[in-house]
Amino acid sequence: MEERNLPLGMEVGKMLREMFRVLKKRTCEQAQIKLTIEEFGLLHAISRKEDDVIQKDMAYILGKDKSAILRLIDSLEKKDLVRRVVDANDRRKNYLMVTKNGEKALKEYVEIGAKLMTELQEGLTEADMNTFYKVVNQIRSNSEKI
Amino acid sequence: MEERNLPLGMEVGKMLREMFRVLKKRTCEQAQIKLTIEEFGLLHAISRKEDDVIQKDMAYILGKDKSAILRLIDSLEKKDLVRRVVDANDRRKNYLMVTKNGEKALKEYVEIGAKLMTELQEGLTEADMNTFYKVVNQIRSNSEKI
DNA sequence: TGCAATAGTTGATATTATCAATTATTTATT
DNA sequence: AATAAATAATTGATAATATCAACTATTGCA
Repeated sequence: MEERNLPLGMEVGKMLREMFRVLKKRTCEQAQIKLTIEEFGLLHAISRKEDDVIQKDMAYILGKDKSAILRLIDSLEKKDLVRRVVDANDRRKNYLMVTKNGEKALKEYVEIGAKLMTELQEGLTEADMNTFYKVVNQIRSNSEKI
Repeated sequence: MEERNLPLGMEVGKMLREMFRVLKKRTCEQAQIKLTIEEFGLLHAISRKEDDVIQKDMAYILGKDKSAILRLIDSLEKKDLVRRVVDANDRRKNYLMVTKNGEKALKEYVEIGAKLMTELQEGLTEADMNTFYKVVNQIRSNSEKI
């Protein structure tokens, strides 16, 4: 299996493309609001955070450049799915709030996504998935140390 | 672990970004020829195929649009790393050949990549990696059926 | 001979990423 | 109090990739 080295990125890339292709297809058909995969990911991440969220933190959490996050937030704000709220005590900080529309859109996407993932994981056990995430986290973690 | 659904794409996406970030850094420092991740992936895939390779096949193998593959081939050809050779018996088909320069560039990138992957997989067993690939292939395969 | 299928190409558009530089604000230091 | 350093966000410019439909050239088949 040594020949598997490095093409790991290609194999994983292909898996993601196929998976996202189906997700896009379904969300296009079934969801009312159009979101790109990256917008959906950010909206989801914002929504999941219990404590206050600022842009810089989202950039770190998603492993993206802060200017890339800024543009995604711009896009979500334009669609009225999030709102930037300036911290009363520190005007450098914008808190990110998911609007009612945002919650609605997210609900649709999360439902479609959950259903799809159930289908895509057919034939895989919970132990398999646990090992999968372990590998993903290990590789990511090791990367961040370099 | 149910809350892990769907953000799989985000987790995996982040892993890939971190991994590729390091790979780019190192190839920038150490390799003589500049290749993007996608160019490297395509060059590698062309090189690995034992039988004759045409563009359409590469598109399928990498799960990319044929026009995207075409532009990547254009780019590699411009860098003199591959050559298109028209089939003598069927002028619709271009065979893709890796040039001497291409082999050279590939050798550098594969070495850097292999070394990196060894580091990134530290703490993971072969069984872990086997399960990881099993999951990747299963999800991709299930996606392709939809 | 004409049509269908195949392989590749093109133009247009959309999306995302990256980088450095900049602005505004707060905190720390002198 | 004034200045410097640090922090959060923004901006402009550029590069890369993806997607889609329509198109061209060629081959195979009825």
